[in-house]
Amino acid sequence: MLKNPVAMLQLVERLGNLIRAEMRRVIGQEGLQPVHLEAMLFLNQANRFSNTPQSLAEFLGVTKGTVSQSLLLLDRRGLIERYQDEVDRRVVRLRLSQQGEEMLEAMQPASLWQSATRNISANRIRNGVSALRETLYMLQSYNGARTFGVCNTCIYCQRKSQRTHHCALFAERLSGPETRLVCREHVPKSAS
Amino acid sequence: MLKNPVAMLQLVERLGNLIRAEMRRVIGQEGLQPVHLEAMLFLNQANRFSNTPQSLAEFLGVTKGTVSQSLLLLDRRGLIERYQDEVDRRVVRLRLSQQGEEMLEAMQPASLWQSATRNISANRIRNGVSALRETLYMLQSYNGARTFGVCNTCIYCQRKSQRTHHCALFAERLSGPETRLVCREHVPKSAS
DNA sequence: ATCTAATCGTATCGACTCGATACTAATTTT
DNA sequence: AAAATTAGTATCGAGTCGATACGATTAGAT
Repeated sequence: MLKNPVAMLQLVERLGNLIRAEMRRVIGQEGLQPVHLEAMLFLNQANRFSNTPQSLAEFLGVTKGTVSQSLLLLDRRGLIERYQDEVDRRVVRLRLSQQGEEMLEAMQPASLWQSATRNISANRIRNGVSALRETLYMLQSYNGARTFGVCNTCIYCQRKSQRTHHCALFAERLSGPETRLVCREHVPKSAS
Repeated sequence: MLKNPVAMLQLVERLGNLIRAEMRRVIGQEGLQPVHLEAMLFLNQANRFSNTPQSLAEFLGVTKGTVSQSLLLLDRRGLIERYQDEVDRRVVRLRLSQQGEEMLEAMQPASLWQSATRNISANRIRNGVSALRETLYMLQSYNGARTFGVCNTCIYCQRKSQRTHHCALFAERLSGPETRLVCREHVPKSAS
């Protein structure tokens, strides 16, 4: 019985296309492309170890040269800010500008999706999420691609006390809010 | 609790990006783009009411002008064939060429996905598929977009006898294999 | 300590997507 | 018969994207 996995693939493909078309519709009015919205959504969630062009390129699955062009455009529009890293002066750090944050806030890119899923039972969705998540992790590990998971679901994230956490990989303290951001070095707890 | 739907959206987005990146990797060696593979996959499944440029444009969520360009390229490479409709001479019919079919066969674009889902329980996948399908139908109806479902899941598809079916919309006979193809006029039985 | 290798980012080129607009040809409506 | 609609194509400009080449900075090796 390998019919259902193929059905799932086709559904994800089709949904991905629709989301992309919807993105194009929403963000096209600003003269941007879907990839720009995806970049901004990433920067809105990336932690301080992951807010670089290289990291964004890996997330989007494109080359660093390509991402460099997209960042140039976002910079010209004043939607992001670029600044040099203090210790390693090769790396450029990225963040959304005030204007970029406001645009993202005003756009509500998930609103259509929220409506579409309103009448589906919570249990059905939970099951779907778990199947999708498992597939994603497997796909990524086959690929050698990064997980880009939330910090507090990572094997390196250690709780020190009520409020303080510690990253065993970077050997640095983490604040509570920081542990809810996305990290490029993330390794899921369930996987090896 | 509207956290899970957002999680599902992000998973679908990310999986969609990975599939797209994988497509680019696989088909880039032929000098093609992801959209070309998607077009070929569609043509491989579209029934005789749905194998036109207009229909493909609606499926892909792009304009007919855009799709016209992609078809030009696929034609130049000898991967598809275009021929005029007999009765309405404005419409162009599309089909994969021999060479196009062989390429699609050789490429096995779903193989990585098959591996990734191998160890997920059938039940989990079935639940995921149903949640995704429901979301897809809702999204499409909000959009006014077409469903592009398989013929035999459509309200217009009537079983006449053991082997013959009938489409109540086009008022034509359907062969058994035809009822397993994708149709642009599809209306899911469950929806209104 | 210096010399080499690896890494991070940018710039440029060519093929292609994509929406917008304008156009032709065939069909439907009036 | 004329007007409106529909299917498809052509062209233009902005942008993606991979490939390649390049400069700057850091890490590694001897």
